[in-house]
Amino acid sequence: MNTIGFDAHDHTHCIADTMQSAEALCAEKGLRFTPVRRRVLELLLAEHRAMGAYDILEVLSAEGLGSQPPVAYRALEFLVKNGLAHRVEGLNAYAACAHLGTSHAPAFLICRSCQLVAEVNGDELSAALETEAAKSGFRIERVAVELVGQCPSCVGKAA
Amino acid sequence: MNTIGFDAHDHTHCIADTMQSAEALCAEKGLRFTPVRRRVLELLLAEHRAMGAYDILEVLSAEGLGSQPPVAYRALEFLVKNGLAHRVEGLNAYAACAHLGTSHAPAFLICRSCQLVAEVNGDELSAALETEAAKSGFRIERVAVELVGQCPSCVGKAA
DNA sequence: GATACGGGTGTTATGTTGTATCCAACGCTG
DNA sequence: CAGCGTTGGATACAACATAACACCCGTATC
Repeated sequence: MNTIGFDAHDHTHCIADTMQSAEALCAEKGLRFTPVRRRVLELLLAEHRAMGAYDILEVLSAEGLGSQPPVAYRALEFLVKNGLAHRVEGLNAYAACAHLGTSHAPAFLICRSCQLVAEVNGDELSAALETEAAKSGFRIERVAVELVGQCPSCVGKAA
Repeated sequence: MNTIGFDAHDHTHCIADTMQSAEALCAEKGLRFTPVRRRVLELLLAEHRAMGAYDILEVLSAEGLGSQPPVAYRALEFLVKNGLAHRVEGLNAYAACAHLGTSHAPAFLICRSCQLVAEVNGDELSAALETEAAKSGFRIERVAVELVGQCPSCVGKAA
């Protein structure tokens, strides 16, 4: 497991780079990276945390990009389906993908204090699970690993 | 990982035994195993699948045990808090615990065809995650591992 | 250029899941 | 039996999600 996400980093680049990758990825797959979809991904990238559909909708609405729930949900569905974002089950919320393009089984470290969400590589983990599950005849299609706790910075601050 | 839950078994005993263990466990801890709580656990045990709070409420209501959401949620909260049941995040639903009494980090195999939920032991897995997370300074408090796919029986039936 | 098709979006309405709050009933303990 | 803590009942509401249908716009086709 390869933990990134809790370190300081150049966030402006982080957003710009990912947006560019997303752009390329959509072009390559013939997907339509429309304004709403683009904006939603930007929003998710801007925070390194999970946002609820209605948080996103609020921003979209303020920017005149749509005011009803389906607008947000459709954009999120598109992003998730195409690997640009993930749904965090435990929060009923969504986070931008941190490993664009690479096929991956993400695992999430979720800070309950600051809501920061770090995506770590869960490939090995998933492979192990896959092997085990296969023994019982279960066919895995989707893996969700979500760890709730406190991030390094919040461990320091609070008791 | 120790996979149980997809095998045929004597379901009547399975329910009775677990109820008895639950009874003992509550007595030991000085918890009040009230009619509503008892009935909800029975319901969860009767199915080896996850039930939504409102599914449960429907039954409770029909049986005169309460008709409003808080009734179901309070009982579920009690069961979850005391390790008698688990919440399945990916389904917004609840399942009876299959390893009563043992401290454990459960992992769930969820069949998307028949909604069967098998609880497997995820202790090793969680220990590994714990170790890894500790390296990055993240302090894990709760682990959710949920695998969606098809159970052996449904793999056979459907394409 | 007219026409049909398909994906994306706007909008209304509704469904599902989960909480806050306040008060009544119960059971224990002093 | 008075006081207190836990449980349960009821109302109201908040948060999350989808169904269904109309419309627009670009592309393909004739």
